[in-house]
Amino acid sequence: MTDHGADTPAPAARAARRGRPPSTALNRDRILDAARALVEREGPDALTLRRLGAELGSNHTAVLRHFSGKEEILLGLAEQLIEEAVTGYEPTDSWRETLAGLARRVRGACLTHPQVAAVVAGRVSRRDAEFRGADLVIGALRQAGFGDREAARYYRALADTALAMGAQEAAVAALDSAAREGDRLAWRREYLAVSPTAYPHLASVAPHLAAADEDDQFETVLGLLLDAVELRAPHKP
Amino acid sequence: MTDHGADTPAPAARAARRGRPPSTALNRDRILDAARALVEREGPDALTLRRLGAELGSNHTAVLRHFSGKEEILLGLAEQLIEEAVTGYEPTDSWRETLAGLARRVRGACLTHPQVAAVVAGRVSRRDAEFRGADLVIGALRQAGFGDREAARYYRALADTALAMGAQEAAVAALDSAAREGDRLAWRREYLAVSPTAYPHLASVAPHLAAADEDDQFETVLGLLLDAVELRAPHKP
DNA sequence: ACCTGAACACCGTTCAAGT
DNA sequence: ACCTGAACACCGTTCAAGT
Repeated sequence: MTDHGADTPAPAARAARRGRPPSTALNRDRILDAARALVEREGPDALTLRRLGAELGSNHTAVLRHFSGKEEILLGLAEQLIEEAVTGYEPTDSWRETLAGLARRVRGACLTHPQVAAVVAGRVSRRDAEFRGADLVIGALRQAGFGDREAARYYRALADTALAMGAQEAAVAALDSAAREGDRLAWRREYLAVSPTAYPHLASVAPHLAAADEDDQFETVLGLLLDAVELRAPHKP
Repeated sequence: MTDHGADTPAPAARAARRGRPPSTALNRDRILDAARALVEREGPDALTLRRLGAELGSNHTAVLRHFSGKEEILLGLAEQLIEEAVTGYEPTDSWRETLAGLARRVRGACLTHPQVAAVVAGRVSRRDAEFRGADLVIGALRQAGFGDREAARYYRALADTALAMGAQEAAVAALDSAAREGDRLAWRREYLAVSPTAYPHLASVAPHLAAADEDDQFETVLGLLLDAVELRAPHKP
């Protein structure tokens, strides 16, 4: 990202020296910001190289000078998302609170930028912010008294689950609200109409399923996982 | 799916009466079988209407007489997958065993048809097999002594987690083995090379992360969730 | 050194026309 | 009743040519 070698200044640096802002100079950050704006404004399907080029006022192939392809742009967006969840987060005295807080921040970032989360689902960036998040979680698990093997095991269990759930929830949140409401209505209708003779158990709890609330749903899974981890932890939370 | 009304026989029925197999007659099942074969043979990206048409020996738009669009075909594939996991599964005396067995079958179906699972990730079919699976899980939770509200809550926690994990694992398994191996190597290399001063906790457990095994990973999450459910259950498993 | 424009090989969906 | 073929409005990526 940084250019070294003082004898070959980047064009942006040259432009700045001439006093003109490099408004037309493309770079990875400008491209990622434009991609994020595009996805948030018009939804996941709007992220095409052609529309991204238009957003940037450039030819649609110019972007490929800075990213090897569309996949690499998506990885950049994934890293931005984790960055937002992790930046400035400080562990607390209670390892359980540290883990719960981080999980809620990951989910929060997914829900704040559902379009981005939906488009990025399942991609691991293997970059800075991801490492910081991993270090926080593993630190909390060691605080709970787990050895390295168990800390690694439970880190993956917690991280994979949180990301998988965040991505899934974001996919729903990314639908426009009319489509989401239509989907929810169809789901309720079909589950409430299920045959009580064919599916007796399902039919009798269906009203509770229909009343389900997503925050409650997330807290339930998080609570279950942390209860089980606590049950196995050498130290109190 | 079945045609009633004896005075308006379907073309397939007419062809059969004439003694010729309806080899050219399209219907939903033939289309879904072809779609599944195509995805398993050539991967998720190969599922396009044009290639599906070629697979069926028809025009690529003929499929749209039977499905309203590509999305509806994906829903059909999702239902087939759950069908395979659920068909013939019988609950046991131990509710915990019932839940664990079903979760393992869902995962097994995803891993047997990773290409299909990858393409279908996150879609709920709201059809027969899904209802049967829900009924089994909720039945087991009632056997554990939970009331309707808790049974509904924990059903969603378990089902969402199992499906999200199955989908994620399938997405990895769907890569061709060269790409998968390359990805795993890159992942190991970058996690093992992480700076011990910047990420002390991560660096010291990294060897265990690199040694992680996916079966173990799945069983860890399943075990955590079931331990926590058992902790809250009125009846012994 | 960086960007453009044309070209290539594809997509999903619509719709008038055929049989 | 069902299928075809052409057309429409798009894709991502490559590459020679420009500045």
